[in-house]
Amino acid sequence: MQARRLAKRSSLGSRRGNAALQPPGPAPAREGALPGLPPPAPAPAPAPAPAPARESWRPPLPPPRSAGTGPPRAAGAAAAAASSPVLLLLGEEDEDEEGGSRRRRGLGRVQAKPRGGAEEEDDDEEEEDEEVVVEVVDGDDDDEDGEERFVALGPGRQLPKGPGRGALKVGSIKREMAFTFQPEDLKRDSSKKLSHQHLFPLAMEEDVKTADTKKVNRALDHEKENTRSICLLEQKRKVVSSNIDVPPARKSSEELDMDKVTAAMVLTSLSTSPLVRSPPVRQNEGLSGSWKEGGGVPSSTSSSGYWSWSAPSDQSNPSTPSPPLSADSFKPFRSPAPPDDGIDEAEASNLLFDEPIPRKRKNSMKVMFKCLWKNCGKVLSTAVGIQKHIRTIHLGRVGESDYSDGEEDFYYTEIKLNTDSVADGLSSLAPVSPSQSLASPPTFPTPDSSRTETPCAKTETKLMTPLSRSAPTTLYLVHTDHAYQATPPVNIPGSAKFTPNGSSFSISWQSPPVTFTGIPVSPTHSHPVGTGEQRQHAHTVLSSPPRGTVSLRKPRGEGKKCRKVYGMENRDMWCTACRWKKACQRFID
DNA sequence: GGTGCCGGGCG
DNA sequence: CGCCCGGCACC
Repeated sequence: MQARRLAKRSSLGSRRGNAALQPPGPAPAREGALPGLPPPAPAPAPAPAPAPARESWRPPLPPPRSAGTGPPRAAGAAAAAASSPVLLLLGEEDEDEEGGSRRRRGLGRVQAKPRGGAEEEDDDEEEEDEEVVVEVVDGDDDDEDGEERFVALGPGRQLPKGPGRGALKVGSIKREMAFTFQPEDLKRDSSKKLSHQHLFPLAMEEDVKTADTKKVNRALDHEKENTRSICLLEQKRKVVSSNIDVPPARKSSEELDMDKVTAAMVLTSLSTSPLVRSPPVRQNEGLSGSWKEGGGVPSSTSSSGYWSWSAPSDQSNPSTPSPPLSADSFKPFRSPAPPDDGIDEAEASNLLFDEPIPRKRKNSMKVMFKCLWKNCGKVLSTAVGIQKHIRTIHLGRVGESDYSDGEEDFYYTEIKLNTDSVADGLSSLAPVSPSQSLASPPTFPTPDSSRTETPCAKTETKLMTPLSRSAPTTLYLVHTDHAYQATPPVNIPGSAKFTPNGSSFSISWQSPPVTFTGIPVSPTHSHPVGTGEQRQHAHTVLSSPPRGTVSLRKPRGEGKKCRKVYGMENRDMWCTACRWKKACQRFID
């Protein structure tokens, strides 16, 4: 008991001190940070939120970095984060907790031991993920370069970063990225193994993984998938046709998938060299027939993501991939402009080729995952990352990197940011991206509804300086009066449970709303979920009166409760409310 | 008896 | 305000 309590306290404890503003986070490290001393030892435990980054929060606003001389490490990180808007969001989180500590670890690891190839552990993946983000955003090259140059620094990776990045501007960076990026990767990868995969950075890997996990889900929800993919396609099309700039590094799972595909294609093209382009076109043409027929489609759609890898082979071998999955996915895409399609597609592919990998798509949306844990506002770019974060830091599951029962899903939500807008936001908070502004009215009528959620998140992100980020999600999501714990309404407990890697879920339906205001949303139902809660709410209200004027007592949830789910042994894993014998906040009924 | 949660107490 | 628990209502 006591031990537990103590532990708990220690983990939560910082609260007391910081409670007031408390951005977030896994307290322990923070506490250490506050006094100016990093915690003596990160401790074997899960806890460690890398203090350094955290510090960045303390100062209300780190000056937008002066490229100048290298700031002290921590400051460096902070500065870096602050420097570019995008960075702020991404970098922050990345660097903040996981990014910071983990990354370092990761690096160390890398150096120390040769890495396994494509098959990496979650850990690695995450690291990579995060790295990816950073890289993409700010032109990690500097980073890495710095790393390499300053080998001695090791953990201090940040150092070089700060200044270097600062100098760069987002726009330019991205472009540069294209160039620098590759070599870098190669460098890095060379140590491990050289492969295309690595050419398409981490994102790919990650994606693949996620994809894998998703696969399972997908199998179950083809239909959803299809619709989704359609949306995607449309989106994609939009982008392509309008010649808009690159989408953000992190997108919805769907988009990611797209990227995957693209990446695959790119790979092929790369390996094949210059002629590359022709094949895809042909393929399209040749396949078009089959598509029209509605038969198997070598789609680069989200669903295809898994077998996307087979795509290359397809190109060389006309044989069509047969997966029944997203057969129609492409249809919508093509139907609008049949004749142009071939070209269109080809172009698209070309565009995609360049964009996705080298410089992640910068344009529009970036999908972030926000930790909803009470005081933790952490935002990560990857579902995996966030999950891991939650798992390790909040749920206290260490080492079981792979083991996820889906619980993490409850603790994070997905938010979409418009990279550009974010950037704008920093420089001048005012302007919001045109399309988005419509979608996101300042009023949050229904805090919980999934649909609203995304826009809200977005708006918030935009409006609020990254510094305030801790709040946003929590603001409306947690919303519950006492909010013993931040409980993301996002996921349906039930469904989430079933999803090994729940990430994909929330994403899928959230994203659509953002992008297309008009479209109802992807098939993956937001309804049961988002509305569900509200309805229930109403429900309860309605039902309660008849029930009895007696007590306002909650109807007593039927759903699983932490106790049931985790059992007494794992009381630590209970939601706080449960621990306190309050109404369970995790499995709301 | 087990469980979910309210009300209230302690620091 | 965070944390905890007595105790009640429900199952």
